[in-house]
This record gives sequence, structure tokens and C-alpha cells, in this order.
Amino acid sequence: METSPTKMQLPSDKTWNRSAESEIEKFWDENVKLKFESPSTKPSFAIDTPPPYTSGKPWHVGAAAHYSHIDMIARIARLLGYNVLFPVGMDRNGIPIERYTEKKYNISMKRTERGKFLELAKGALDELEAEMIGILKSLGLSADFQNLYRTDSEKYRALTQSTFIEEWKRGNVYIGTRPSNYCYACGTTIADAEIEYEDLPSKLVYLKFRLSESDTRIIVATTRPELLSACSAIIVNPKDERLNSFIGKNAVIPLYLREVPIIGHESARADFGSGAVMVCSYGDYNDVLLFKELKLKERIIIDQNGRLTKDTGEELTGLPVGEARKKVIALLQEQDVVDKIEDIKHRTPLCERSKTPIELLPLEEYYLKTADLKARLADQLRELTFLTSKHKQILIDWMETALDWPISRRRFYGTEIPVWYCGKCGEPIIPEGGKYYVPWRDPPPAGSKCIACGNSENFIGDIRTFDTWMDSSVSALFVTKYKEDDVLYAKTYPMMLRPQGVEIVRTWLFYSAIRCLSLTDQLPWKNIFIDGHGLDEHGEKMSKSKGNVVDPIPIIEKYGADAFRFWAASESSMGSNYLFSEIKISGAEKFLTKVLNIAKFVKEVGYTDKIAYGELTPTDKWILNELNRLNEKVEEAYRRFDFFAASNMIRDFTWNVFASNYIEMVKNRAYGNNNKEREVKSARYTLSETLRNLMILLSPISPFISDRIWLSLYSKDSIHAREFPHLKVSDSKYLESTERLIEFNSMVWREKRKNKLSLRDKITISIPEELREFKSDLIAMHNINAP
RNA sequence: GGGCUCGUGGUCUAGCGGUUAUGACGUCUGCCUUACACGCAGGAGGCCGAGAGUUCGAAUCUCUCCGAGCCCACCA
Repeated sequence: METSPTKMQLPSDKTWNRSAESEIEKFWDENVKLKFESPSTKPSFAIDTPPPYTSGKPWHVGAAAHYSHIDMIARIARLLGYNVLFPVGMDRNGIPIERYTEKKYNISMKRTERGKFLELAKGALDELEAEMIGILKSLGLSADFQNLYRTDSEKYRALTQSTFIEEWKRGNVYIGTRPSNYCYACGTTIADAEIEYEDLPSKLVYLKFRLSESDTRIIVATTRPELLSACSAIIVNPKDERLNSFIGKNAVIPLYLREVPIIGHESARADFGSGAVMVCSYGDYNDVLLFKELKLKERIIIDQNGRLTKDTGEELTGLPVGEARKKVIALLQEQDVVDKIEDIKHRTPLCERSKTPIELLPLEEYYLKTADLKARLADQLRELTFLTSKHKQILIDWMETALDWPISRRRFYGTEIPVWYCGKCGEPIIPEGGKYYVPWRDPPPAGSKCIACGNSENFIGDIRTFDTWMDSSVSALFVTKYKEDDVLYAKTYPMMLRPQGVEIVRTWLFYSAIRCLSLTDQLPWKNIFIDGHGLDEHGEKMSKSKGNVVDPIPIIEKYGADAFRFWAASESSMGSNYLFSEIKISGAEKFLTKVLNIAKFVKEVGYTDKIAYGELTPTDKWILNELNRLNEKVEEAYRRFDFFAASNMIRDFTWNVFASNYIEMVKNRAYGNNNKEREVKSARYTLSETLRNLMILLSPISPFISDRIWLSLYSKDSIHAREFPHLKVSDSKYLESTERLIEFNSMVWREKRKNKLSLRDKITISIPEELREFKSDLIAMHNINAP
């Protein structure tokens, strides 16, 4: 045992708290460098840490718990003897930071000069980032902050661009014009995965269409009357006996007086609305399919600003969708073609970021082909282990439905698409990868030539950026230094672990898997840890709009990061959702205070040099065997990275076996109320040894307190350089005594209570034969009158 | 409509075929006991969602139903 503790002392406060942690945080900053060792004989363990998105307050306790979980895994891996690569990055591209900047400076992005806007956004990001790093550090994240990366750095963006260029060369990228999900609020195309649906109140308008052949009317129900002028057909279900006689006839669109065919189609449901549907470009995804299938002519009547075009007639031109809807209803009512209007709840596609309805608009965008990659991913899926196996299905389900990925965005703060277009013929010019290109600002590399017409001047740079998932989907390549440091790459790729939240399986997990698979012919990781959601105390999702987001900062200030972490570990099984509960966090703090008090006791009675196992008293041998059993169980849990099981086992042993029974049994002996020097030393040694061992077990979960105790009692070096303890004791006969001992102690306590005796009063009671080995400790503990 | 989870004392949670169901928080009672009153000890509180089946035996396996949550796909 190292007996020269540092100047670190146990805190004098009565409870474990934040200020006791701050000193440790400082100590780590100055003395502990948890870096990936190179060279190293240990096996590598590389973690694809999710780069947190810097979008401003409030921060989310769920995110704090998530990073705590990831840190526990990193620390467990170190404890198990791995050489851990634990990077930390900041995801800084994309729409949220643009919105934040617009709000902060009260400006409009698209009306601000681009260079100026980017500068403001960068400044805003730097402030947010500093705050976030502060939070991560105060949580005790043992990541490599010295090499913090940013997805908007030149180096990172150069990687995003060069991986795009590689995909282009492989023929996996194409430019396509197809109806895309367009968000007017964000002014850009978004991917299917970025849409969420919500049931919103809407009006179902029943319109009377006259047939061209006769005066008969057909009633058409629509939630999108403003799209009337884009109507290209009406469909009815052929099995719908009320309406199938209309099939083959033509109807006249009110207001516009244009004829459209009435067509039979299965997708029209007889039991909704009137049974007749107008097919418009584009009301919903079904319209897109119908236009394709029925080869209808599309009319695009909404422009990129979300306003109706002049094709819709004088009175509607220039109106935004919502107003146009009201106006057109009024116009139709004037003409007496509105049969009735129903209030309904309509499942509306919304942009996940701006929460505004999206429209389907044909736009020219870049797409990454996913069909082949999905097939390859499906092939290799069995090589990928999900620590929480139930989550694998989410990925599989999504793979079945995912379409080609639209990767271009009409935004400013993102990685620029590294493409110029020939000023003469429009052919795309793609540069060589490896550098960071800014086409909206700079000309293409010197010597660029159009491969189609040979033109070598007047190139036009693309003004678009990539979807931010294009950046974050290569995080595994960035941190393992793909095409930059072959030695590190060979050691760390594929990475051991991708930890992430369940809500981004469809995006980050899926996109990363297919992109890295495409570029490296390997899956980027061996294991996936999908973490659950942090819900509020009523089990509801926390969201800024509901206002129920709990900020972790005051929680950490109040209870300490270790209490927060212990709670995060012990609250629910790996990957399950958990409810935020301040009262439980305070319960975790009580446990840590208990641990602190055990340490104060151990320090007070003093500790001695190592004593051979054979020299120890039976009680001491007993607790060491129990401790050994705990070590085995915790090691087994830690090998599955199951901090939930481990934390609960550690708490149970520490409190209910070690403190309540063992310490009470040996307290007198440890204080020296015994004239046998050997037995006194035996107790002191065992107390110290058990606590020492427990601190190592606890260190991945609550690193502050375990290191504070470690440094105060045992060593001048941090606990985090330790390996997993192996006691190598195997007197398993002592394990049989545990239950009997606890039962006997309980029985004595009950007797004393029944007889209104205080715990230190004498009592006459006989000690069972099976416990005779522990007799002297039991007599001292309960003050038993030896019969 | 399809799929995936999940229903265990007031709350949360473990157990997932075998003696009186785990632990935490809360609650009640007593107690300043040479670490800790943010403590110690003791107690109350559960037909393990409902029903049926498999089995010598079910919280645990199967089916049906009820309820909750999440995801996906159509609703004009």
C-alpha cells in the first residue's frame, strides 16, 4: 500500500457535494492525461463519441446523462486494460446555429452578406461551445479535450468534401430533379428522416365539380384547396359503387374551368371524405406517386418562398400557402361550389427543426444512392453487435424504407458542395479531394477545365451546402485519421463502439454506416450502444416548446456530478428510457455521502501494511470473500459495459453488507478495544483494503469521489490509472455465512428493540453454532453477555 | 393499418421456470449507537395488468384481451 497520500484531504463537509469535486477537477486538469497511448501493447478501444450540437440553452439532462454513460464506458474500458481513444468533437454545422445567429443579432440569413453571416455564426458558436465544454468537463468526461475537433474546421470540411468527391467518382452521387421535401422556413430541401408528423387541426373542404359531359356534380374533399389550380386528375376507388360510374368521364375544376379526367385508383378510399380525391402537384407523397404512375403533367404553383405563382390567378398570386387557402375558400364559396367544410385533425408533415409544414417541390438536388449500400449493410449487419439488442430492429426497419439521400441544402452555415459549373455548357467541375473548397467565394483550382466542352473560364460555384449528416457521418473516419495517419487508422478502425441516442438511428447511425462502408469496405464499428431517452418526471418527452426541459447545470451544482452520474447509471437498465427525478438524484447523493463517511471512518482508525490472508480473522476473511464475489459479478457486468447492474450491486454491497454488518462487527476491534494487536491490525487492514477495492469498482461511475478518497487515503496518483482488482481469495465456505450473519444481527436488533434496549445495552442471547467463528466480534458488536 | 417495446407495493426498479418476489425513494415507529440524524434499527404496504393454456410447478413460457409508450406507412 502506498502510504504517502498527497496534500489531498477528505472534504470536511458533512455531505458529498460540488465543491469537493471542483478540487478534483483541478487536479485532473493538472495531473491526469487520459490520452490514447501510441505505441501501446494494450488492445485498442476507440469510441465514436457523438459530437454534441451547439444550439444553445437550455441544455438537456438527458444529454448530460448520455455523455455520463459514454464516459462510464470509456472508464470501464480503461479499467479492463484497454488503450482507449475517447475523442470529443463539436458539431457546428447546420440550421439550428443559423437560426440562433439570426435570433441573436436580429437579422435574416438570406438577406445578410454570406461572409458576414458566417463570421457572426462562428462567433456565436464559439461562445456556445465554451459553455458546452464547461458542462462536459464538470460532468467528469474523460475525453481528449486537447484534441477537440470541430465539424466546421477546414480539416473536417475537407474530409467531408473529399469523401463526397470519392463517392462522385464511384458514381454513387447524382443530380436529380424530383419532388423534394421543402421547408420554407428553412429555405431548403430536407430528407425524409428529418420530417416529423403531427395531427393538426385542419379543414376538410367538400367541393362540387361539374362534369363536362352533363350537369351532374361530383363532390371532391380536400384539405388543400389552394392547390386547385394544380389539379391534374380526380381519382375514385373502382370498388366504390357510389362513384365508379364516373370513371372515364371528365370534371371541370371550379374557378379555373379546366377539364381533368376522373380515374379509377385503389388509393382512393371510399370511407374517407367524399370518396373522390383530387390529385395535385403536390399535396402529399401519394400525389407524387400518382403523377408518376398516371403520367400526369405537373403544375408547380408554389415558389421557393412558399407563395403561389401567377398561374393560380390574380387574386391568389403572391399569397403564402396559409392565406391562399383562406382566400380560395372564400372565392369558392362566392361561386357556390363549396358543399360543406368539416373540421378534422390532419396528419401534417412538419420540418423537424422549424416545426412548420413542409411542401413537396420539384427541385434539383444532389442525391447519394443508397440501394447498393443498403444491401451491403444488410449483409454485414450480423457483424454489428448492439449492446442493447432490441434496438437493432430500428435500423433494420428503416433500411427497408429509406430512399436515396438528398444531400444538398440551400443554406449558408455548412460544408460547401465542392462543385463548379461550366459557364458555357453547365457541366459540373469536380476538383481533386484533400483540400477545403469554397465555391461560392473562390474560383475552381487553377487549370480547371470543363470535361464536356473544354472551356476553361467563367465557372460558376455552387452556392449550396451539404446536409450536416454528410459531415457527421464520417466522424469515425475523422477521429481515426483515415488517409492521414495509417498507423493510428490501422489500430483504431473499425472502432470498438458507437454510442448514440435512439432518436438518431435513422440519421446518424444509418448514414454513417453506409458512407463508411462505401468508402472503406468495412463497417466503421464493432459495437453499438443505443441509449434511452431522458423523460420528465411524468414520463413525457422534454421539449423546448413544452417548456419541460430540465437544465442539468443547476442539478450538478446542487448535488454534484457524481450524484448525477450515479443516478444516471443506476436509474434504469441500459438503453431504457428513464424519468428524471430530483429526489432520486438526492438519493444518489446520500449514497455518496455514506461512502465518504466510510472513508472518514477508515482514515480515523488508521490503516496498516499488508497482512497475509491466512493471518486474518474469520470476520475479515468473510468480508473479503464477499468482496471477491462482488468483484467477479461487477467485472462480468463491466465486460458487458452494464453500468446499471454494476452500480446497483456496488451500492447494495457497500451499504447493506459492508457498512451495516461488517463495519458494525469490527468497529470495536478497529478502534483498538481489544488487546490482541494482530486482530486490531487485521480489522484495519481489511477495512482499508475493502474500501480501496470498492473505490476502484466505483471509479467509472462516480469518478470524483472515488479519486478524492483514493488520493486522500491511498496514493498520490489518480485512481484512473488502476486496473480491475483481483483479490484471488476463494474460501467460498465464508459466503455461506453471509445470510446467517445478516439474519443474526437483525434478530439481535429486533430483540433489543422489543425489549426497549438501546443498541449498546447488554443483552443475553446465544450465538448459533454455525457462527461460532465470528463469536468474539458478535459479542463486541451487540454487547452480548456471553452465556 | 404494420412493427417494436413495456405493464412487478404510493413512485421507480431488479428478477425472466423452482423454497416466504430484489433494491431504491417515499411513508410509519423507535433511537444522538466513539464514520455518517443526508444516519441507525424496526414495521406497514404486492392476488407480479386481466383471462386462458403449457408444466409436478409461472411474475418468468404460449395465446387472447386491456392499457401505456415509441417508430414506420397511407388519410385526399
